[in-house]
Amino acid sequence: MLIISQLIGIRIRRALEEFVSECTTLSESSIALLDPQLVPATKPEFGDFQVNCALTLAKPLRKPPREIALAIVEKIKHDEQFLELCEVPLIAGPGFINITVKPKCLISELEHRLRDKRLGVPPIDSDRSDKQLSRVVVDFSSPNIAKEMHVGHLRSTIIGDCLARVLEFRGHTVLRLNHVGDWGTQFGMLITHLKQVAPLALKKPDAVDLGDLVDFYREAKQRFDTDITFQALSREEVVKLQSGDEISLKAWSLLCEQSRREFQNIYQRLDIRLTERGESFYNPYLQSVVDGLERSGLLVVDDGAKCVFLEGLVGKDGKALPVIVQKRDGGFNYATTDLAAIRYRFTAIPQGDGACRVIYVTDVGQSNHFFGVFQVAKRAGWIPSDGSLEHVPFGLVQGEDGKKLKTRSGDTVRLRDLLDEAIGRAEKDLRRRLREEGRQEDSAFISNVSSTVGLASVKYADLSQNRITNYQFSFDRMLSLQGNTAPYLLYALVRISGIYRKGGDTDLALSKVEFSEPQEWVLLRELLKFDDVIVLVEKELLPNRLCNYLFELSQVFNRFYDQVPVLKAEEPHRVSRLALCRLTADTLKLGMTLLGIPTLERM
RNA sequence: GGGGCUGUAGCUCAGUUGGAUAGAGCGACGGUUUCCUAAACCGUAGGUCGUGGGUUCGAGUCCCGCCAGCCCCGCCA
Repeated sequence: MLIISQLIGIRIRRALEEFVSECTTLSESSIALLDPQLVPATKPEFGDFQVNCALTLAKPLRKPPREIALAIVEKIKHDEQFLELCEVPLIAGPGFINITVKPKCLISELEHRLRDKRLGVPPIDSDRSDKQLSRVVVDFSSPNIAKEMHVGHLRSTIIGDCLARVLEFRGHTVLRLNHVGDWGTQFGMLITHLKQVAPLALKKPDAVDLGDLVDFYREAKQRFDTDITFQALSREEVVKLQSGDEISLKAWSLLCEQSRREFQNIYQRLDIRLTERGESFYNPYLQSVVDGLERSGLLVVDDGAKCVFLEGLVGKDGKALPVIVQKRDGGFNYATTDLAAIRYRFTAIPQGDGACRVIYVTDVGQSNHFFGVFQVAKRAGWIPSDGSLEHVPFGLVQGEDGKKLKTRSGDTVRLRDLLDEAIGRAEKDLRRRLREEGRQEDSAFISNVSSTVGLASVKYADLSQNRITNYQFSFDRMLSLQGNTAPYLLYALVRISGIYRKGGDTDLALSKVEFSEPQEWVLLRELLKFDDVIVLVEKELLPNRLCNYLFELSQVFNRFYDQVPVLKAEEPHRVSRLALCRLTADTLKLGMTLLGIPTLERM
């Protein structure tokens, strides 16, 4: 009810302005008094909206809050435009003004949404001030080349995709960037090690498989940490690579190609689209980052390393903490790359991405890093005045023991294994149900439902939690058929599909819409909240708000379904209820699509 | 030592610029099916919102102290 609430807000504000100007002369300070504080009602019995300003105004106006509320209501109840939309407001408690939207307004909203593919969510183009924000970079997933994707990439991938979908739906041009780790010290290590133990892997595509590569990586890392000679060789190798040595580059590109195919496999299963643009992309821009910082006078050479000292962050010794942009050995590091990336992304097309909002979806452990890098970028003047740079952090994935999720043998969990297990468990559940209910389904049905339910459960479990807190991973909970889970939501949709299969009309004679049951009104009001929720998610970048809404909606629908017959109802109730069913289905489907979750007709 | 995040029911978690009696789900206990998929619905029990102060008409929410857990802290990303 975005539009309705905006209109109500305007009318209330008008009444408020009139009232305040009668009490006092409008000064600078009293402008601040003019916010009606219109918010959705906290409880259904309070109506649709509530106005809280009477309580805040009591002190500055030196009047009791109820008196203020009464005066506002007196004015608003003669406002014809307001009365078109709402009943005469009621005053409750210490001075709340409760507002109820008229039934005919709600019904006309319903009719409008049934014809509107966007279900009432405005595209940004309709609001000119948003236009400049239309290019958005979402940096997410970002696995490392020569490693397999593991559970650590799960949240970034799923949350990032969801945020990108919401932003795209709102009409932004979104660049979904996969900032893969395809550069830096780790390649020096790996290539040096491979040269010694498996030189073929660097010359011939797929000479070793990715699993072996991961083992080699682990070995290389261990040698790097313990063997000084190896460390030196690795550093040399990085320098060779960064200076464009042909043999090193060839080896590097073979490794990248091999990992890339593996990543793509996972992204396809999850239905996630990403543009790969690894760290190496910014290689040509690294030197100019250092030069730029030098010119702006921010650069300090400390112990041989070129760095920028941060404001507001102090280390152990009481000295400011540095961001190192060029190491003692002349090499660049991740801070340099991130700075180059920020600069490139904000630079106008065609020299850069022309973005106005850049979003990083990474774990909360990188907060310090981004704090530093963002500050340096700001002080260097690389962020346009209307540009927004946001770190969207998320917590750790933990096992049910509350510790970082590991396999039984203590290894990190591979993403493909995790997805396979979710699907496997979903299939077991489904087969048990089919047996218990004596249903017969072919193998295509079983495999489609299992894989949809399994993947949906993994995604939904992650998205439905406030991303900032650590997330306790549990197959049992996410696949559970009850509660705030993907199967529960999918089931609500399946019930609606059932109604249509059993003879629900799809072309609705909307002129006859009429409601008689409280459950119908509750459902309609819930449906009309959708546009608010999407706009909120876009602003706050919290997908769990959308999940909570879809869960609420499913609960409300299930109550309705349970207590109110649809197909057997007399007209005009039948067509009215079918209209509610269709809008519920449309809303759930669109909501799930924005979460990156496909839906089912039957399950 | 410094910084970040977290602390809400037995468990997992919600809680929109501070608003009315703090909410779900799971688990527990009890009930509902000649009817559109019961993978559902209804009910009961369960709370000093870590803790102590402060701000104010009003604090789970804002400020300060303390306690506990996790993470980060110069050349890895």
